[in-house]
Amino acid sequence: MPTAVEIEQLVRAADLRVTRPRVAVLTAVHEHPHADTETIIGEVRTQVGDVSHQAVYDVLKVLTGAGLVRRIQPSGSLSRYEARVGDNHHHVVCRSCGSIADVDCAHGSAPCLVASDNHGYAIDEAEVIYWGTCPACTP
Amino acid sequence: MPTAVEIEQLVRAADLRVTRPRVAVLTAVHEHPHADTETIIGEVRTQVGDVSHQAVYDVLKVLTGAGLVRRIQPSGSLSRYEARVGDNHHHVVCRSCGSIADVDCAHGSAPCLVASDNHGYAIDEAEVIYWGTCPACTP
DNA sequence: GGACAAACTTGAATGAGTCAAGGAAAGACA
DNA sequence: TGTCTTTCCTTGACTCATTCAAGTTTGTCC
Repeated sequence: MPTAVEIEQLVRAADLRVTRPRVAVLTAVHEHPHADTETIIGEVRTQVGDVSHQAVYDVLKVLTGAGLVRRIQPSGSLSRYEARVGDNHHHVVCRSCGSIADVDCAHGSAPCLVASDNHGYAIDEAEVIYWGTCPACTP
Repeated sequence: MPTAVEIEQLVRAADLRVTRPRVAVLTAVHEHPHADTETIIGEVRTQVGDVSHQAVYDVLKVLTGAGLVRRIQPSGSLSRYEARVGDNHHHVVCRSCGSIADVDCAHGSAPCLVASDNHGYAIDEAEVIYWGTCPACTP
């Protein structure tokens, strides 16, 4: 878990101005992987007081664009964010409660991009979502 | 492409009542793979006249539950539906225009379900979305 | 054909996410 | 440190895909 100073450096390294909402949002995403927007807003407000939801949406969009956070959105679920970026990992989602866990790529980094027939598409990312039932929801 | 009679048999075989909206929706999904809800509503109305959007939403939900259609929802996209079910295929999505194409599983059916560490989840499906740029959007 | 349960229509509501305009703060430079 | 410029945040209203609820119609079985 990065320290407050490290979070600040991450933001600065991405050529973004360092503001309290940005630091708070990035910290919240680090501390609550796979949290939805509402959870992040609540966490940010706990840390720095009143922050408009608009600001959080905007910050999340900026951080996503800068590659500091990653947005994931399984079908039927709200947008969720995680700070683990740059590696090649996927997710397993519980059909029952919606909980999400990280899964390292089963095939290493390269084969994941191999499609049998790409139809002329230039593929740059393979996103894998495993659907199943989490231990807590298994009878 | 199934005939009208075959569509009707599909619905009946799923223990569902055969109604005009259901036949029309299932036909539309067969004829327009990866269409969004609005497109399907338009197509259904072309075929059978006025049908409430509510009915289409309901029918799509029922057909999805019965396994006759599959709902796909790439991040940042509206819900889309396809009638190709039961096989193990994935999708490639254009980041630019949102177009979708089918991709057969590169690893056959079984390996797709293998995660390196399933965290105790009972995995029953692996959904893969390849992100890239379609030929029409490539400069 | 009649009865019952399942489907459909109508109309309104929900709520995540977005748009727009003005005020506030961060960073740069002297 | 003080000022300036640019970027960011706040406020408030709005969009629109999807869902909810109540009442009516239709399909299926006997």
